[in-house]
Amino acid sequence: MRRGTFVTVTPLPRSFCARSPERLARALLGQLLVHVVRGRPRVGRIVETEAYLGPHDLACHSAKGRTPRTEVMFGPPGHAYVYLIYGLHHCVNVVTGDGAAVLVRALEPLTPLGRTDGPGRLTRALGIGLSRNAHPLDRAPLFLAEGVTVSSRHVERTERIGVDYAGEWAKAPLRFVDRRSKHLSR
DNA sequence: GCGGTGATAGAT
DNA sequence: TCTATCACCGCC
Repeated sequence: MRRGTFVTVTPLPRSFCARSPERLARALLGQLLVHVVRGRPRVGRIVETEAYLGPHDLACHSAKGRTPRTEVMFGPPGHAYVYLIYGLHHCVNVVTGDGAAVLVRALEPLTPLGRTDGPGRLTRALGIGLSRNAHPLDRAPLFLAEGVTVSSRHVERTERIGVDYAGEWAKAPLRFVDRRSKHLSR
């Protein structure tokens, strides 16, 4: 929002995340992800997400059981689930509860960032690491903020990326993209 | 296409 | 302790 000469960001309340993972994945398109590093906000507009539905969804980490790693997904909505994948890249998710979460897969940079088209690239660009796991996403240094809702005519649903091991669940249309964006993964 | 990299979970 | 697995990326 523009107010005078300042551009302000309004953190979204955690209650924004208290809905089904599918609905949250859709609702997060157009919202902002902000990470404050050394007093400087790094901001991107969310353009690609994936819903992971819970223990019954074989592509979801919580399908392997409730463990120290997946514990945060069983906690209250609106917290970050961050993990290291392939020993190299971090991925950031928004918890909805009951073992479910939404993976943020791509951003459109609103401050100078490197490439943000891909879950590993965006965490690198924003500086998000394991230390942010379980962080509540309604306050600094890592939070969601109000952006502009994406019209349904610009939203496309596809299969999730990189979950071929999940059998029939690999085919579920749980990836959401803003198809106007030039910052989508792949 | 293929290799790098390390936390995790479950087996031994 | 060991080993298989992995929501990926960058270079060939």
